[in-house]
Amino acid sequence: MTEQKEFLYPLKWLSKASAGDRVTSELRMRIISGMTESGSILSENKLAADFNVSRSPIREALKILASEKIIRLERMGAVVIGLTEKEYAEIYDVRLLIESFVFEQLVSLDTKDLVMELSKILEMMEIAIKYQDADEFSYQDVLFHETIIRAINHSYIMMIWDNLKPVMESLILLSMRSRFKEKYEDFSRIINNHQLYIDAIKTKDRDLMVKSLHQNFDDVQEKVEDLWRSQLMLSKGGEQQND
Amino acid sequence: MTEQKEFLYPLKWLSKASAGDRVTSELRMRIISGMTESGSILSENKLAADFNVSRSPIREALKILASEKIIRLERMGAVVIGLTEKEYAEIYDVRLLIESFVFEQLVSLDTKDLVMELSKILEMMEIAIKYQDADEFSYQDVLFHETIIRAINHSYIMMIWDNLKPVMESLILLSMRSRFKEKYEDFSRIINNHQLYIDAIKTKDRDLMVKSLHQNFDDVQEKVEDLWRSQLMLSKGGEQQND
DNA sequence: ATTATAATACTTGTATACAAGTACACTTGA
DNA sequence: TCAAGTGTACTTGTATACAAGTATTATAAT
Repeated sequence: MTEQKEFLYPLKWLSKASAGDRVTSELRMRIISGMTESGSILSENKLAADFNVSRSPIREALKILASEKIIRLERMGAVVIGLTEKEYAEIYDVRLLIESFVFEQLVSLDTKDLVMELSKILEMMEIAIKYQDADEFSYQDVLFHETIIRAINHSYIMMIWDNLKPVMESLILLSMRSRFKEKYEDFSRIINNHQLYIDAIKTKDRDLMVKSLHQNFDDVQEKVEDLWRSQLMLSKGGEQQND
Repeated sequence: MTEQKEFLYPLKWLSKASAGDRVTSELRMRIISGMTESGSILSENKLAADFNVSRSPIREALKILASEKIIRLERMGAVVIGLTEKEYAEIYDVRLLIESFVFEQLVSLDTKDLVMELSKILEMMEIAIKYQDADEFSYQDVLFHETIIRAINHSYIMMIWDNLKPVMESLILLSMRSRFKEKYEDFSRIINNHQLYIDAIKTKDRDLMVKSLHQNFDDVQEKVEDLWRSQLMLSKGGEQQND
């Protein structure tokens, strides 16, 4: 009986969240990090016991995760799908698809306010780097992209983002946490890429946008394996592991 | 107290469905048809009473409809959004976005089996026309597009389709039902457009694909207003209305 | 040993109960 | 007349109970 006391998802982001939301976020992190292995079968009752809640919030969580395609609901139990290389490539596709679409729309809009907002977020990201706050950095990073997408006020593009965002958020969180430990020097490049993105929006330069978009995505998805292992090292702070 | 005895969603499609699914489908139809007006507020308890089920399936339905952006969950009650011209245009955008993407992928795949499958579906559609079965025609029409999308085996494009499909299905159902009554001659053109689409896939002709795609969408979205009114006329079979 | 049948331990979907929170109307006091 | 508080009737989220269905295992018969 391994008692689960540690949580991967930032607890402070869940202050006003329901039990259902908490379970959803935490379960998603465990699946995406690889802590909960692909192929394993989740039982509503077991999860309810693990998380010390009733089946209601668990059912809610499973429905959401199924719509995000990281689990698959079957007659008996939910099968964990997780993210393989194929899914990473697919997420890349969809991000490129929607952000390109958004950019095309932005070209015919006044982007002054947006650029201002993005600059603010970028400065927040720099502060987060300065204080080595990976979670805050991730939050601002996700917010950066969401702000761009939200700018075109398109509810069905937003629908796509709503489904993609939680997975992106988890990926970025895990990726950034390990980088703060291992590849701190990455961040100046990440900041620079985001600045390029802002410039592309400001000057409405399509080529620059596509270039910075690709670089942005690569920054998150370049190192996608062993996220759970690196997460483990992170939380144990280099302790020896006895098993 | 208007007792609700009539259902817009085809009951035979719900034979093995749960109460939650039934409520979801029927509520969606009522919203999209305009029978349940935009701006009105849905109460879980009222809906539970209306549909003679408990709150559990109602909650499930509201969550799904919110993810489809046709209602908005607030602190108290769910606000009906429905589909205005803006949303129609947005759905058009997203369909174009994903189906274009799918076509690009298909170009580098063997589409022989797919073309065969689509031809079969097209023949089914012709039979449905012959016997004036609007619901069966709609079913095959949705299946036609889903089959194309499914062919590239892309789980995150599928995720988008999963969210869009129910709304499309409702729109097509309502649109086709009124056409079978009013504009029967439309169907030869619709069949022709679908045949063009198949040809585009067979010959991998991008221009032809975009052309037939646009025509296909226009066929559904050209006449989008007063769906509920025409639905009413359909069900009353031309009776006089006293109220 | 193999197959058929029955018991079991699960599963899902639904109903219902309840706690905590929120909007709104209705007093009550000035 | 208006402001402040109070009560009522909602709301949501969660827990729990139960019916019906399904896989698995054990038991019995051949």
